[in-house]
Formats: sequence, structure tokens, C-alpha cells
Amino acid sequence: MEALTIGEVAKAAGIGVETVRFYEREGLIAEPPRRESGYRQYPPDTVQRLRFIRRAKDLGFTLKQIGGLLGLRVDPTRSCADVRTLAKAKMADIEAKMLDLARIQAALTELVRTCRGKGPTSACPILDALDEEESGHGDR
Amino acid sequence: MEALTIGEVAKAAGIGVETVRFYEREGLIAEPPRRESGYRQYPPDTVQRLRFIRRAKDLGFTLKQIGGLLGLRVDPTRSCADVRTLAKAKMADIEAKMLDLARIQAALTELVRTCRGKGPTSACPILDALDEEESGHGDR
DNA sequence: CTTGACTCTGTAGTTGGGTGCAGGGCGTAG
DNA sequence: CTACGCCCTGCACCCAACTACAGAGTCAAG
Repeated sequence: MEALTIGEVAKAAGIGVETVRFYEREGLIAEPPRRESGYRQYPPDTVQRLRFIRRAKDLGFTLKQIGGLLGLRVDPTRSCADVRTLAKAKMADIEAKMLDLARIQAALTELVRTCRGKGPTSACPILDALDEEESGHGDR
Repeated sequence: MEALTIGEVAKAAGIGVETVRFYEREGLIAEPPRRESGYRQYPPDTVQRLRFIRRAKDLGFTLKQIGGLLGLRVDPTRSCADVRTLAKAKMADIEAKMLDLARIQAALTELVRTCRGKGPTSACPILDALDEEESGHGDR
């Protein structure tokens, strides 16, 4: 089972054919080999890559940032230290996102608790969730 | 220290003045009272709300979804059960996001480890991170 | 009482991320 | 050997979420 058509990868990744070509133009996936006819022939792991892109987008990463993530790999042309530096930066980003999510989660929990309970609490605990001063947040 | 001008809330929230007006049009923040002149007079907690919007956007929520989150509150006009149902749905969403983030985080850790280490591992652990079949993911 | 920074409304333009043709060429099941 | 579904390129268009004026009024420091 080698070499998928664009329609096949698209379907497998849960996105549209046009979107796949769009990601190619944007450099998020490599230009695949073609057959004589000009038809694109995708190696099966392209599906993985496309899925990654879709999920990462849902996490609030831009396509550019996703490109950065995908570019991170053990790559002899880039120094190991570089890769590590970049990876660390991304990890800090993700840490921050997780913290924010945890805060919203806690606020929602509190909301549900308040709701079920009887005593009045903050009318909108959600607003308290992400309330703090700036401190080096992400690269967006 | 009551009542901020639009410029003041914008600055405090770290966004632009135009964006604040935009959010008002979109119904994400209430229309504030005005003075004679027509100048908007914001209660200070608007800053909190704006900050929440900004952070939530970074987490991959659309403005519409954020509106939904902000609308969740202890509200006599809405049944408690309703609020809880909605809140639970949001919580499931967030849970999924956190899982995905954790997976990317793990992949990055693995990448750094591989990089420092000597033995060859998957050339791109990142791709393995978010790879699985569909299963009722989010409301986007 | 002026001047420069700020605000107002309204509308138009931009960016990111796709989505949808048209007009033509493959590919394969019947 | 043809009909139907896919694929190709190129380009126009779409939506969300801003962002940037223009033209007019406001406010406070000096």
C-alpha cells in the first residue's frame, strides 16, 4: 500500500483536497513526487503530518508556528544546540497554554460547583481565570 | 479610580482601541455607559474581560466560542442544569486540548533527549505526537 | 484659549487560512 | 472505447478577526 492520491490523503486526514494543495504552497508539506500524468503521489506518512497540522491549529498555533514545530527534527544540517534551543522555546509556549487551560478548567469546575451548591460565590468565576499581569507570553 | 477611557482599557488589556470597539460590535463586551460627549466610560473589570478574550484566543478558541464561555455564569434566567451541561461540554473540549498539548510536549522532550543522546530514535518524534483516529473532537 | 492627544462614527482595507470554480487532462469499470 | 470520477493549474472569492483611515468633536495642560 504505497503512494496515495491527493484525494486519498485528504480524506484520511479529514481535510479537503484544496487545503492539501494550499499547505503545499505554504511549505507545510513537501512537494510530493508526481507520475507522468502530473498526479501527486503521497507517501503514506503525509497523512500523519496533515493530521498534526489540523490538531495543532486547534491548539491556537498559526501555520507559521506549526511549520516551526514540524521543522524541528534531528537534522545534521542544524546544530543540536539550535534544535534544543528552539524546542525549549516551544515547550515554554506549550507550558503557558496548558496553564491557561488549567485555569479555565478550574474556573469551570468552580462554576459548576457554585451552580449546584447554594451559597453565592463570584457570579462569574470564569473572569477570574486568566487574570494576571503580562510575563513573556508566547511568540504570537 | 473609576471609569476608564477606551484608550486606557485597551492599553491595560494589551490590545488596540479599534479592537475594543470591534469586540463591542461583536457583543463580546457590553456597551459601556457614555458621558455627554459620547466618550465610552469603562468599568475597570472590563480589562479582565478583555484579557480573558486575548488569552482564550491564543488557546485556539474562536470569538464565538469565547462568547459562549463568557456567557456561562450563574444566571437566574438560565437553568442551572443548562449551565452545567454547557460547562461540561467546554470542559471536555479543554481536556482534549490539554491532552494534545501534553503529547506535543512529550514529543519535544523526546526530541531533545534524542538530540543529546547518541542512539538513533525516530527522526521526528513530533509527528507521532498527534497521530490517532478521530473520536468526537471539539466543536469547531 | 489654543494646541496636541484623544475620542467619536462610518467605512474600507488587510491578513490568515482556506474554498470554489473553470477549463482541461487522466484512469478505469463496464 | 467511452463515461464518470478523479486530478491538474490558475485564479477569484470567502470568512474571521482585525486595522486603518477620514472627518469631526472633546479635553486638559500650559
